[in-house]
Amino acid sequence: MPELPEVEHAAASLRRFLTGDAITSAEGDRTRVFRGSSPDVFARELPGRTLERLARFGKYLVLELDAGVVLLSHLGMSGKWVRRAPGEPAPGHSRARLRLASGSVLHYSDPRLLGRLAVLRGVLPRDIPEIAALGPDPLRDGIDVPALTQRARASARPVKVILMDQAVIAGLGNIQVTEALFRAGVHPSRPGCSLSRAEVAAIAAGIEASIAHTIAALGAGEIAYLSESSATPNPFQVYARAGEACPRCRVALERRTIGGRTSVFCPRCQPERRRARPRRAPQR
DNA sequence: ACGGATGTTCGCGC
DNA sequence: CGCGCGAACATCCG
Repeated sequence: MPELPEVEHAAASLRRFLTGDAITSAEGDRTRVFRGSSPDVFARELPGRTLERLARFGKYLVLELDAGVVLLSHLGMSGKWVRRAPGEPAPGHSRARLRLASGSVLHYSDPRLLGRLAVLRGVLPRDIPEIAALGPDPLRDGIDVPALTQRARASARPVKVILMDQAVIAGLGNIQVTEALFRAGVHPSRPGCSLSRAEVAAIAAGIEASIAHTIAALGAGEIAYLSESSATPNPFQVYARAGEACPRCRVALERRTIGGRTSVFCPRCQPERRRARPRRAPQR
């Protein structure tokens, strides 16, 4: 459960679960999920605390509790927060648990252990180094197109890689970038420095549209689209659809590894080379 | 059975 | 210093 839309969804759920329900006890298993603080600190600092504020920064969740205690949570690729009613069995791969006054239990479940939990003390979210390193968040801050244009055009890296860089824009991952570039009609391999202002504007619009679409899909019922059983169809236009027909022009979607991640694109709607400007017939 | 998967970080080489 | 690449993390799913 990783990119901005899913983390936003998780933030809303956690906020609902924890508002007005104090933590009575906490336990964390000894796994690599705890980085920056130990399971012991988790178990010692959280009991008795209540949630004051919960904010999402890119893919990070920052839970500000009373008494100056802050819980930093990153879901990695497979992490999720799950609430269990009193007596219900734990989900698989529960790595940490918060027992609440109501009797329900919040589990942090993470099969692959790629997520992270850390307990911090007396810091403002913006002063946490991991948060301070993030670029603007498209949902809260919007996208500053002139700033993105300047940044993109100063780099020769593939636009896919630029957009996945959390210091450029916070919260985008492989899915959102793949979808946004398809919507914008821009090939993921295009060097940032080759992009026109209009293309960057189209990419910004594509990002916003893709995020909105994904949030709507999540709200409309499903958090599960990949691997969580085929019960829920893939809600994306091109992600994980290599070989299928482009939803716009019906040509076969292609796949390529860019920046170490699988990209899917339409070779016709997202041309790799900008179409040469028509030239006058050569003089003779 | 093999290959790939929503993320991040680290080491190595150029 | 910047950048690219591959590996690593641990498990699940088709």
